[in-house]
Amino acid sequence: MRYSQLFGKTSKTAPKDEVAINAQLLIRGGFIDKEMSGVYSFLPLGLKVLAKIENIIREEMNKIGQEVFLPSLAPKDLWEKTGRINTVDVLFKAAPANTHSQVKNDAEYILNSTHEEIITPIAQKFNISYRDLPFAVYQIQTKFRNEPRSKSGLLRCREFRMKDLYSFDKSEEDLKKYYRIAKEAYGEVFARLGLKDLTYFVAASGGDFTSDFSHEFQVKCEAGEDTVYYDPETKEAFNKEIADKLAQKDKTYEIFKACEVGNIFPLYTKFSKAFGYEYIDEKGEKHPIYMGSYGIGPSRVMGVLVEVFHDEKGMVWPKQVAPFDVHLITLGEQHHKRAEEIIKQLESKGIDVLWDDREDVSAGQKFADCDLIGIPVRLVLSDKTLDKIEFKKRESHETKLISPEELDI
RNA sequence: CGGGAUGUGGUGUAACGGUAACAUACACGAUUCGGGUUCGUGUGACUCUGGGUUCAAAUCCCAGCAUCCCGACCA
Repeated sequence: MRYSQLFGKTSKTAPKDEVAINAQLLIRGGFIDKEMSGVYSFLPLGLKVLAKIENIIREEMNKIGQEVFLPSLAPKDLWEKTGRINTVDVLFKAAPANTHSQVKNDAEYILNSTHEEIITPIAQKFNISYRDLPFAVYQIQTKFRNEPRSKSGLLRCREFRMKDLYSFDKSEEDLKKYYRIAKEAYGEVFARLGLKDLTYFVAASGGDFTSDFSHEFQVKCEAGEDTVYYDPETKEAFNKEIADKLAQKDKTYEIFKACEVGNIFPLYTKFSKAFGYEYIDEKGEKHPIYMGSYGIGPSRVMGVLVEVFHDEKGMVWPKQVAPFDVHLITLGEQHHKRAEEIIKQLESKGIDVLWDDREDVSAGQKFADCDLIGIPVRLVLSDKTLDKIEFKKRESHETKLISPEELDI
């Protein structure tokens, strides 16, 4: 990709209303654009990162479930059936404006903030035999929640990306078994996202769903809204609510700010009961289905990655999620021919290159933009490098001259 | 939803109640070519909206809207 043709440009300044590091750098780098409070557009660079994050999640989720794609818009009667139309106060309700057509004008819809109301009735249509159980399905989708106070760039949005997985089991015991499987899969996701050392498995209460336990995956991060209580001895972590409940005075916790990137919780029979969803066992008897719900927020993860991996010059992407593998800079048009050869060589090996081919831009600006965008490897072709290539990693200050044959990303 | 702050070209900032200025970005022309080069020319704002005070409002007052911050909230 030629930088000169990339949609979206870097900027020296961030909009004054963006305080969060992730929003400032992502906007300055041309990754995202703000539409309104808690709502952002993803430009090509940002979309590439988001897609990589989502693909890592998808690959791990495919090992423990099947992908589906559910609608954003829901009929309100499903939400009335569970009663959540009245209890979930962040719900967006949508009314059509077809004043000129024959469409009924008093219809009201829900913009799904989560999809239990959708998936449960679908499962009920097909999987009512014990022979269908257990199973799990997931989707990656845009969610809508009218947060009373969206903030911190991508960390707390009103419209955001979410991977949500739903499990269906015959018994509480089976549900707990799957819960552990999901936990392991989540650990793998965050490890692959480069967050292994920063992610904590945190015990939390069940929120609206249950008075029993649930767990959050929290990334240690100053910009986070949550507080984690970590016991270095037992390696157990708790959120504030649970820690208060435990109130073990002789314990000394490590206390730090964190951002929730995922959570898993058992739903038990809350939703299956609301919809009358039961399965028939081998004796012909009916039993309630045990469900679980498991979420990861890919767009929030993107914000967290910036919060955690940046320096004073810009973003420093882990290579698994970087928008490109290599940022190639040419200083002078006389190097364009070589650049094209090198790109061809790299692309034949599946390496994705962003080439800053601009001719009317100073070297300093190209380097500054390169640091801001944060691609893991920088290559420079200039009069100084002669027939060699200058190689530098984003996180390092060292440069070295290598020959094209030595180029191995 | 309580408290606080702020709304001026795309972006960032100025302007005592009296001609809306500068930087950046953008366009054109030179210049330069390893850390946001230098110079010239040009485009670009009904100063968030609606009222009010005043001879005169970006500026003062009221209301609304929007945005950010703190708190409450947060599947």
